[in-house]
This record gives sequence, C-alpha cells and structure tokens, in this order.
Amino acid sequence: MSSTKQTADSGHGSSSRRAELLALAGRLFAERGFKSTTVRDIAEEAGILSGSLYHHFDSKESMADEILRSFLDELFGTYREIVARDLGPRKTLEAVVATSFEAVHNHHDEVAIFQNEAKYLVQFPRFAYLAERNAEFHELWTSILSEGVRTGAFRADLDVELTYRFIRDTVWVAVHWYKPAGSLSADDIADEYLGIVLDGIAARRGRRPARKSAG
Amino acid sequence: MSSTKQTADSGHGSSSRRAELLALAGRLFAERGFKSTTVRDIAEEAGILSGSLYHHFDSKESMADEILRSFLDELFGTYREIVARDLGPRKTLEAVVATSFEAVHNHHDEVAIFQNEAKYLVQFPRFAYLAERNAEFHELWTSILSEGVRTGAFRADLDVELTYRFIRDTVWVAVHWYKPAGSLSADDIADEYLGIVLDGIAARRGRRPARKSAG
DNA sequence: GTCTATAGATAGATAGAC
DNA sequence: GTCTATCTATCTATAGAC
Repeated sequence: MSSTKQTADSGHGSSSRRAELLALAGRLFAERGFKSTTVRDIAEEAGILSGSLYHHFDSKESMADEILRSFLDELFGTYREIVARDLGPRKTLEAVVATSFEAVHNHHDEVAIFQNEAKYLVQFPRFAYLAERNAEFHELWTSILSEGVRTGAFRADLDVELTYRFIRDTVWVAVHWYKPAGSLSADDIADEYLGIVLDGIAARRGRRPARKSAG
Repeated sequence: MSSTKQTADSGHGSSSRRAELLALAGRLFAERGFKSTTVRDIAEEAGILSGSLYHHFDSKESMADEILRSFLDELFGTYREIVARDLGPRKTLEAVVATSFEAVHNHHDEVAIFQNEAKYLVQFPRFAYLAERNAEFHELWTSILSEGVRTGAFRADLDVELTYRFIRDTVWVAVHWYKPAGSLSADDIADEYLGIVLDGIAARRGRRPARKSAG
C-alpha cells in the first residue's frame, strides 16, 4: 500500500495487470499446451522479460492454478443452480449442455486448459481439486441420465456410463474447433448438438421433424 | 550387413528391436504427450541410456513420424476400402465408425498421439501430411453425411459441417477413456455410439426400440 | 513493475570406446 | 547395440539494481 497502488482485490497483488497477464498466459496454455508454453513465451507476449513475471506470480504452475480454480468455481456454481431448479431430466440436460457450450464460448481458454492439461496437471498435489471436479462432473451427468431413464424421458436401454462419456466428451471437445468469433453462436451449436443427442441424425418416418430451442 | 544382422525390412535399420522401441515410445507419447516425454524417459523404459536410442533413430521427431505415418496409411487404406464397397450412406457410416473404434482398440497409442499431438507436430514441415490426413478425413465424413441427407437416410435439416465435427470428435475422444482390456469391446461401444448418433437418447413413443449391430 | 544477470536443472543430440 | 562422456541449448526461477 505504498508504491504499489491496487484496486480492491482478493488477497494477492492482483488488479488489472495481473488479470491481463493471466489472460495472456491462459491463451498460450490453451493454444500450445502448458508444458510447451515457456515462461519466456508468456513474458514476450506481454512485452516484458521472463524474470519480471515472477513479480506477479511465483511459478508457471501458479498461473494455471489460478486460471483453473476460478473458472471451475464459477462453472460448478452454475451447474448447481441448474440442478437446484429441478426441471426434470430432459430440461436439466438441455440446460447443462447449454451452459457448457456457453463456457466454451465465454471461457474458451479455460475450457481448453481443463480439457487438455488436467491429466498432466493433476499429478501435482496443488491440482488435486481437478480430480474432485471430474468426479463431481461424473455425478452430475449420471444423475441426470439415470433419472431420465427412470422417468421414461430417455431410452430404457441406455448405458448410462457410456452415454455420460459420450455427452461429456462431445460437449467439451467442441473447444478444439469452436471459434468465439464464428458465425454460429454457442446457443446455435448447443441446439444442433441437442438435436443429435436427443433425436439422432437418422431420418424419422413420420414423427417429430426438427426440434427447436427449448430455451 | 556385417555385424548388424537384420531381418528383411523396408529400408531403415528396422527389425524387432526397432519395433520394440517404437512401441515403447508410442506408449509414452500417448500417455504423457510428445513434448513431455523425454528421450531419457524412452531410453529408461527400454532399459538403455538415452544416447543409445540414437543408434536406432536420428531424433525424437523421427519416432513420432514413423509411428503416425504407418498408422495413418493403414487406417486410411481401410477407409478407402469401405467407401469402395458402396454400401450407401447409413451402412458406410456404420462401417467407418466401427473401423474407427477398432483403431482405438488395436492402435490405441497411435490414435491418442494423432488426437493429442497432431496440432503441435503439424507445425514441423516433416509432419505436413497430418494436415492432409485431416482434410481427407473431413472429405470422407462430409461425403457420407451429405449423401445421406440427399438420399433421405439422414435428417434433411442436418448441418453437415457441424455434424461432421460431432461425430469425428465422438469417435476419437473415446481414446481418452477406453481401455483395450476393459469389459466392453470396441464393437460394443461402436454399437452403443451408433445408437445414440443415429437415433438419439430420447425415448421413442412407438417405434424402433433398441438397435442391434448391423455389422 | 521491469530489467540485468545468472544460477541450477534438464533437454536433445553427438563422438568414440567397447 | 549399448555405454561413457559431454556439448549446446533452453528451461524455470532467483537476486538485486533501477
């Protein structure tokens, strides 16, 4: 509180510059991978030298940690809100899928890092929460699917475990090709995707032609 | 041809030891990623020292190159055979999906490397063929889907480009969790996946209950 | 908050003995 | 075909000047 003037923040020496650097590092981690991104890369992108980064963060891991923690906290907060609304399996699934695609849109880099680097990062003790989040994710999805099978919203012969993996993977891997600036919005994609997952791509003989957003 | 006795091979100083080392490197590349796997890691796994690896290969890149080349040649050979059979869009799609899951089963490491490392490797000139293979893949899938829409096998309102990405991703990401030794065979999984992609997970009111393998 | 300078570790790769 | 020994480059991180 003398020469380092700061806006109100949550404990670290944060504020704008810090956030700026984190966003930058996040973009590089997402594009090139955590291991392949060097501290020098990040510094260069920020127009400073590598040593200067250590004034803001104490390690490269710290940066990834901070990025993932805040993202996952927010994401799972939203998931919990959805579940609490008690919309029934089908609407809940639609809402969770929509939220996930929105995350791909609004937090593209964070999703990419979570998808591509979690397996590597989880080996470090400080990233143990990544395994917990995955378990939480599993619980969220299989609950929705199981209840749907029970209530008759979903096919009775569904392999819940396999379907969970299918949905989880397809939702998240969109991060590999989705461009936030593209012509299709996250909602468009969520809608098309739900069309496939719920009704399939095969032509119907008679019923339910195209589905429209259930918003 | 003096002290280095070799079985008939295709140009390099190949034979069993070479193949052994390649398989080993492939496993590590698949598990930890290309960049995170050091030459020393590979050597240690083989019970030799890092310098000794350079008797067999002239670089780490060469190893990945050789692994991917032979795998992709074989895979796309099979794809071409399927297309040549002219089975119609739906059966072709089923066969291509089945083949892909078989690849996840039989060439697990290779698929993982192709999925996880292609984006990084393609930046090196020697790996330019990875981009070509991706284009070939795109052509294969969109042809099947477009023809299916044309003939009425698939929904008329399908976004072919988007559906292509979903199916492609769906098939390949299984490599992240599929264990060749697990209880479900590649065929079982292909069948379940086709069930979802073709008919969706939503319960039907009346028609077509569960599908059975068409292979 | 950034720079200079550098320590200390580890990476890919090479040369020659065995 | 493997080992010993080592070069060179690059990486994360630190210390202190400005």
